[in-house]
Amino acid sequence: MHDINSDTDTKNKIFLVAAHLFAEKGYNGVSMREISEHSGVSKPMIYYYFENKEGIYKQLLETGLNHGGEIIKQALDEEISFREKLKIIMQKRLTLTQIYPDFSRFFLLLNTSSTKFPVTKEFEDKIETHRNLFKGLIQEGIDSGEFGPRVNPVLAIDIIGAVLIHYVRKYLNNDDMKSPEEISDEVIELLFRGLNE
Amino acid sequence: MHDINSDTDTKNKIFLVAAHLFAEKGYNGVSMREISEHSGVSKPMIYYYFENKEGIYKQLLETGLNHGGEIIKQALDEEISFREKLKIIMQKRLTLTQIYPDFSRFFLLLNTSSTKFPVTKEFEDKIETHRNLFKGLIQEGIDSGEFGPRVNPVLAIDIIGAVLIHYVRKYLNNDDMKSPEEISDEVIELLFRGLNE
DNA sequence: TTTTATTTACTTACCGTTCGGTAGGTTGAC
DNA sequence: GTCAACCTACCGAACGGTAAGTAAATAAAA
Repeated sequence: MHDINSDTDTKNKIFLVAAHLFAEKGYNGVSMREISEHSGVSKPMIYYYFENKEGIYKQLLETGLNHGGEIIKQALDEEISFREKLKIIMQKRLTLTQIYPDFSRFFLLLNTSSTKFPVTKEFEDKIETHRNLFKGLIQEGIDSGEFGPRVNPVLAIDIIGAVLIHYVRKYLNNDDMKSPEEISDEVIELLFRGLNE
Repeated sequence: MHDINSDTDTKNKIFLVAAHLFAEKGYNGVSMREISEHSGVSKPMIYYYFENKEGIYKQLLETGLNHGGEIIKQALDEEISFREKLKIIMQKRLTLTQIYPDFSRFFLLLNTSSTKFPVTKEFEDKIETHRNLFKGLIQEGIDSGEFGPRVNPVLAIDIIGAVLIHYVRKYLNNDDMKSPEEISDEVIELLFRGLNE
């Protein structure tokens, strides 16, 4: 519902500061006072623009999920090989990580922790939709014959997903990284070629 | 410092409950009252056995790191091929995940979040030592020629590490998983063979 | 061997601080 | 005169942590 570039300045300030703090310290590590002080917005004003603490968290989730889904959809529509699509998705995801590190870290925390939080049913569904988009992509690789005949597609999904997330994390923690294009190219090629070649 | 099977019953109860709760909700999501109530130990008794909340967290860290280091060291000492060593490490790590899911989840949270916590200098060093053990292992793969000549060893470390952690997480969240032996074998073979074969 | 002192494992009841959240008023633009 | 956008000041509950005492086991002294 929330667009990073719309609404009032005040709401946006809150939104960005909250993303940063949640990303850094997790949901329970952040207080409303902190958000208030770091954004220069008084505490009651936060409750004026957002329902409550969970409400901010949910809007962050929604915004990020919408963004992320777009990336995969766009890549699926392009008329290039499966391998190139994987590269583009990885590259776009890493680029997004550079541009919006706070949002990216926020989502890393999510994917990762088993924390019982404001991740309600509606979001489970949305996340499931994402996963299915990704599965559909892998199916393309199988159908097109770009996967070798001995490749277990379930394992392939795991491995590609794991590597992608790993590099997102690495991008967030190191600043002396190669460009998203280079990394994506090297990694995907290595995965297809195998470690023994 | 703390051995899971020693010390008093009371201290151990606290220890195990804390591991479970920290694993589930993160450091800031857990209160001393919760630990007290879930373990059936009064709050002041927790402060009797541990310095404070951070103290419990640190002892959990130390215990887990010591355990984890042993696995890699043992594998390094065996006289088998590099590829087999990788399989054994992965398999042992997954088995450990099955036996101590709480500890495993606890460490997943650690590796994963960028949370600014009681991860003091001493632990940074210990974690660095771990990383170096792992790097030494990869170097074996390069020296023995088991890695192909076109493989960038830095990428190889990333990919193997990422896949390992991914499967630990998967083991924690699903209960209909193949055995650690099967998974490790399939995954390592696929990584060496590559996706296109 | 009995008595006394000390230590260990535990209790109840409380401390000041911070938490998420709100009541109720103010201000300026339309 | 209304309403959106803001404020100060406060609420009860939960937080991490502790003071002060007790009951039982253990060690030292008689």
